[in-house]
Amino acid sequence: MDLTLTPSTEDYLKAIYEISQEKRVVRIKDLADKLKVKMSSVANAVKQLANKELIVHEHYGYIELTDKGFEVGKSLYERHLVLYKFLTQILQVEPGIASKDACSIEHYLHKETVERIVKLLDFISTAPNSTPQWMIKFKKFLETGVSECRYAKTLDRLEVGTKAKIKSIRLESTIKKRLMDMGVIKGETIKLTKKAPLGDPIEIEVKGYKLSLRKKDAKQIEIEEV
Amino acid sequence: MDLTLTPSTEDYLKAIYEISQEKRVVRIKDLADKLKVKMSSVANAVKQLANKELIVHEHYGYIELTDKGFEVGKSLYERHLVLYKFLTQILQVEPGIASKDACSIEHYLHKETVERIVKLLDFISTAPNSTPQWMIKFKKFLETGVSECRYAKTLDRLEVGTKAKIKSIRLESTIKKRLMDMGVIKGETIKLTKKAPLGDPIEIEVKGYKLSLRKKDAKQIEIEEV
DNA sequence: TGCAAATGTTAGTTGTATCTAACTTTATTT
DNA sequence: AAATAAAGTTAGATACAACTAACATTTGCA
Repeated sequence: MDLTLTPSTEDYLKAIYEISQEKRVVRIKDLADKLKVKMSSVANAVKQLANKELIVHEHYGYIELTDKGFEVGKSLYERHLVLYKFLTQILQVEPGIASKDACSIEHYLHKETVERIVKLLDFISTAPNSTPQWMIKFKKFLETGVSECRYAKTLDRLEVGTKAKIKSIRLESTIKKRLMDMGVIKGETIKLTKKAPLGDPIEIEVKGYKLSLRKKDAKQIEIEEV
Repeated sequence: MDLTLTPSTEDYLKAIYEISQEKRVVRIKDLADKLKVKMSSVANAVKQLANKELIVHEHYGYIELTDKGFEVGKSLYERHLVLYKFLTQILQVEPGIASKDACSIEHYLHKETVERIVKLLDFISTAPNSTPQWMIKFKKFLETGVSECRYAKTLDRLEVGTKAKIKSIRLESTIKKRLMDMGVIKGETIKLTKKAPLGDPIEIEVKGYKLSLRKKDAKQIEIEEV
């Protein structure tokens, strides 16, 4: 019996588990409302889950979890909770967004990754003082610390004699090909060797070669100082 | 012009950006290899991106990013990097898994969530001592701290006179309905008031009512001490 | 230069998950 | 008890993103 579930069927099973914990019975309509889909879509999914023997569903009747279904549904629900807690408690994401994000990503994360998150949550809750110092600092940092969206520095603004690493190149293909043949590639380290009076052209050194560039082209090369 | 991209087309655009930074030209074959799909699938996606004017592609020719395409592609790539760094540097996930997980979840996270992650990374890199104390502790915790997968405690093992919160219920529907009508629902607080000699039956109090339960049924009710 | 290999295109198929619309069964109301 | 409303089912349509297979073009080598 193949118990593999698609993201969509996982959603249905998780929802069945949740409703079964809140209401006396689970109906197609409840699922349609909860998942914001039409009843016919639910009917389809329910058939699949029944084929996998995770639920039992009789015509025009209620939906019930089998033992296996209960177990799987519960673990799906718990995985969701872990992600939700992580997003809200650690990353300080708003509940509404956290809930949506948890829903979308829960299907895709490896078991190992979720394990790490569980451990991080554990680590924080078992810290000597309930909220660890760093988290308090992080919260403050969130309020004040503008995550500097620094200007991307471009090659034309590099100073003569200094080195930098290439971060990205945005040039018309003929020029780009020529440069790439000389070794001007993402990650490569280059040195600005000379600048003409008005900064045009400039001369750079890469892999021992020296080559000359127009300022307008140099402007299209993003760098990162080293 | 609708610039909305599906997860799949986002992948293609990101890959085009990446290849354009590594190779002199971008071809259908390169994309097929990188994304592990057939060339015909790439052809399809390329047509869509061209329709949105994010790339230019001439018959049997190379693929080139437009200005807009470069910008979007680059930001997709950077988002991926942020997630990858987060997974490896903070959660200590293995590179291989981190890379796959980043690929899968990057399409689904809200801008705000990614922003938080950027800030957390920033916060850590700007900490006075390069690796903050708590991260060192967390790494140790990962090695030793067994994230106790404690036995789920069930109602039958609660002590007389103590209270607990209901965490989950797994019972045949007729009994479950009866209990739920009395207020035995997930999240509700209950008190164990009496236990017969061999622990069967037990009596609990919920919302003022007292009710009696078989041990075998109580065993199916998971609780959480309060 | 010419032919084979590599690369690219197109048309049509499959699988998944949604939908609409018509219909059936069950529940509720008068 | 009949009429109406609510819930559930089924068949067929649509959209997406992959696929296969047959065909077209370009490249590279003998």
